[in-house]
Amino acid sequence: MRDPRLHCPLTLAVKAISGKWKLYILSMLSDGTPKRYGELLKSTCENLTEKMLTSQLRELEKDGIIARKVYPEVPPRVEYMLTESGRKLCMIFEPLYEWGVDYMKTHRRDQLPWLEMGMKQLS
Amino acid sequence: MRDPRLHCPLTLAVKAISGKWKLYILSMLSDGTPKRYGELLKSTCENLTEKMLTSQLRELEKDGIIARKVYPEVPPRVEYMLTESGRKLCMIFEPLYEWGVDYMKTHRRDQLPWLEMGMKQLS
DNA sequence: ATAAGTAGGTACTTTTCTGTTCCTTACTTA
DNA sequence: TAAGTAAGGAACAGAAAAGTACCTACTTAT
Repeated sequence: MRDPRLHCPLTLAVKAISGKWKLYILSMLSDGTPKRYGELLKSTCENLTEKMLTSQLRELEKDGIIARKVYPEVPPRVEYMLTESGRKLCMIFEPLYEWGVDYMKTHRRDQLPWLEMGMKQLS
Repeated sequence: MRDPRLHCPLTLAVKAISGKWKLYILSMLSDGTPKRYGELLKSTCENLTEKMLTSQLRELEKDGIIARKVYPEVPPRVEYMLTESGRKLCMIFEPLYEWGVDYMKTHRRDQLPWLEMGMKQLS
């Protein structure tokens, strides 16, 4: 309520991408082509549940990072895509990703970067 | 355990700075001069408790973002400073901060950026 | 003798975040 | 007639993060 960090742009940026599935979602959308709900749900090998996908999408939408487009069809069709803010945010993933690669090299904990496919299309 | 995101450099980077007081700590240390425990504890207007400061410092240290230097004196003196990885990570705060400023302007929710003092010294 | 400063630790509770399971609507196809 | 599909919603359970309150050791100052 009286937390000044709510007014901090840096905190805002970090909070916008903090959420277990947000980086996954953003990496999926970062190639520019809109994605459907079911598409996002199925294209991960992990157990992303419907509830979690929905809640993460809602938060990203509320924060103005992604946009939701509903086609008045049956069966329903909904597409998600990055907003202008979202695109700008994804740009910063590149240096963060590079930091992570460097970090993993120097701390050599394990290999095999993931999310690489989506992220590579940022450059 | 079998979560591939543990191998994702981007996820690693975001997790490293996710923690309620980590950005505050890093912003304090980002000017390059080591800071003492009590100094970190007292220089925020908010209620950062001893327990939280300790746990956040421990995590940052475990992750190799900050280093801890104990002086064998009485009364005890402990200094915290950024590691090489930490300094590199803090560089990326600049574009993130800029994104936040831009975001706040376009979404005009409120003003008054915070943490500005520490962050400005990054550039 | 007592209190204060320094850098914490421990136990417990509360809050927030994630995950599980089942339900809905409206149309289409077998 | 029944099942399938797309995109969810709601209720509840469990895990993780954060907060509260109190405790430690050591030494110097009062």
